[in-house]
Amino acid sequence: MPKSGDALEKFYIATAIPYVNAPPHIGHALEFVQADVIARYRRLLGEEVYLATGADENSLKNALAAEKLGISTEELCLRNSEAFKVLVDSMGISYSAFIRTSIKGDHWKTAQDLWSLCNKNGDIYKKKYKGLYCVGCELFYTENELVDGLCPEHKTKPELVEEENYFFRLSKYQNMLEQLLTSFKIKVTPHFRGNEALGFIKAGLEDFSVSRSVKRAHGWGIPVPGDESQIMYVWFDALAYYLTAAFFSVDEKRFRSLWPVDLHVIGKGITRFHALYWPAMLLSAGLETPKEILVHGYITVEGQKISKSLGNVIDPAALLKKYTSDEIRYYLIRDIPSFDDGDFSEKSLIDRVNKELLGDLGNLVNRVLTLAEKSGLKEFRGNSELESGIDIGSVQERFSNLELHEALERIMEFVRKCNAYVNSKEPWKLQGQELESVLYNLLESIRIAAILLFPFIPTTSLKISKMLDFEIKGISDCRFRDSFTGKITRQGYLFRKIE
RNA sequence: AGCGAGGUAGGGUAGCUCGGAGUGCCCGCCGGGCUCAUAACCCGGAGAUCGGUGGUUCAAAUCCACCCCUCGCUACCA
Repeated sequence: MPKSGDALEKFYIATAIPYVNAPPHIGHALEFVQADVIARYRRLLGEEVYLATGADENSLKNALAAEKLGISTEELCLRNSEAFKVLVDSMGISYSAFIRTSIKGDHWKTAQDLWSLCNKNGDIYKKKYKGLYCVGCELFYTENELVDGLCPEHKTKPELVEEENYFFRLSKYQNMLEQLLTSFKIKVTPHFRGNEALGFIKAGLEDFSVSRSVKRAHGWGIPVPGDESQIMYVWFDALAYYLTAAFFSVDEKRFRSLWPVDLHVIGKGITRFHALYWPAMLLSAGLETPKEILVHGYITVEGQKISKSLGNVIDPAALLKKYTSDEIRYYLIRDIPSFDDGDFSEKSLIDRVNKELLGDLGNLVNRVLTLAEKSGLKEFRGNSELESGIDIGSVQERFSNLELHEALERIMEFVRKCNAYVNSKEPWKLQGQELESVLYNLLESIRIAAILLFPFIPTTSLKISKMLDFEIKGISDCRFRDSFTGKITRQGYLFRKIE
């Protein structure tokens, strides 16, 4: 809730950073959009929002892929990360920082500083690690990952390999983590994801490996401070990115103004890392734990899981050639539940755009503009009978519960009510004060709808604000003013019908 | 197997905490209306044994018990 008068409240929100060994797919776009919608909403509340994202590049897979292609790993990462950066930019994501973890500099120093803090606290120690290692994958497998005792990729028998690595004392934080989660000091949304994490804790936490040999890592990754023979485990360094983006090692004052993370936006596959490993690492380093973690589901395509072998990977870059970023943003939030898996289909994307963006919103704006222009009026006053058509409090509640699809649904319900209002009032038959009052209601309603829709479809909202000559500043403007006086200028259609 | 979530019209959902006529929303389907609007918009209708069985109750989608089905999580996977 906005607190007028007080200093600006900060809101630090961050997406997970995607592995860049594959190009972006629609699931990445979903996460970016969700984070951006929340970020833009918090700005409307008057908060100082900091949105971090980036690319996770220190994976062994990158080193292996680069070797295959005969290029340097740096070159490969640059190339692949660029695709993510382009996606983030073209989806209109209002990020404050884009961190690439393979770039030697702030991030390396931050990851190493975090390591040193944990180490100083006695939570990092050396241990012999024995595991089933597949030479082909260059990965350790657990018993139950194997298929008939063989590597699922190569169908070969993995070797029993022993290696000395550093371990993080996760077990030490078992009780503290349980306490943080049950007391909602770390709130996991939706709730059942938090229960999963708690269930995991109850089964007993074991320390986890946080390094591997330079050889096994192919020399790729961030060196362990004080031990040149070891490279940090990718997760340790990837999680440290949240500190890097907040200037942890370079600007203490700024860091203190940003920390802790108010909201992590992540996929369901990495809940454990964010709800358990990461808070434990922060506790060890003496840093504040995140306040909330939003866990979204995965996107299926025509009911099928996304996978390369099925060839059903949806390339958001290709979508962006056919549809505007607002159209894709709208579809992703509208059709994919915030907390669960959702199905992608281009047909329903087209349906949503044609039916709702064009048919409901675009049509409303267009018909009201025409009526307002024809009226010749410059100022509009009247009763405020349409104002009750939307319950701002209810929309805000949905936002703060992170039920983005529900928030959007409420707003679009209002848009439909406005269309019904036009039909029932038949303003084309009215004149004088009656006509003015109807137009006043519609213009004010469109203005409010545009503000509320701004987090979802910012480009469209800005277009509307230009046509009706108002500014999008904050949620507090979402109530009827005494009169509507904006200069109305038509600037074409908001949406084109997709055939 | 253990823990968790869920099964509501052809599809997708809300309602369930704190029982009160199967109530709501979106898509699809059928019929009508309007002409301000991008064949857009509005209204009405058909369509559900609210997973099953049993129980509590004057009354159950909602509470209790049992069963069936689906899906997540269970150590390094957006």
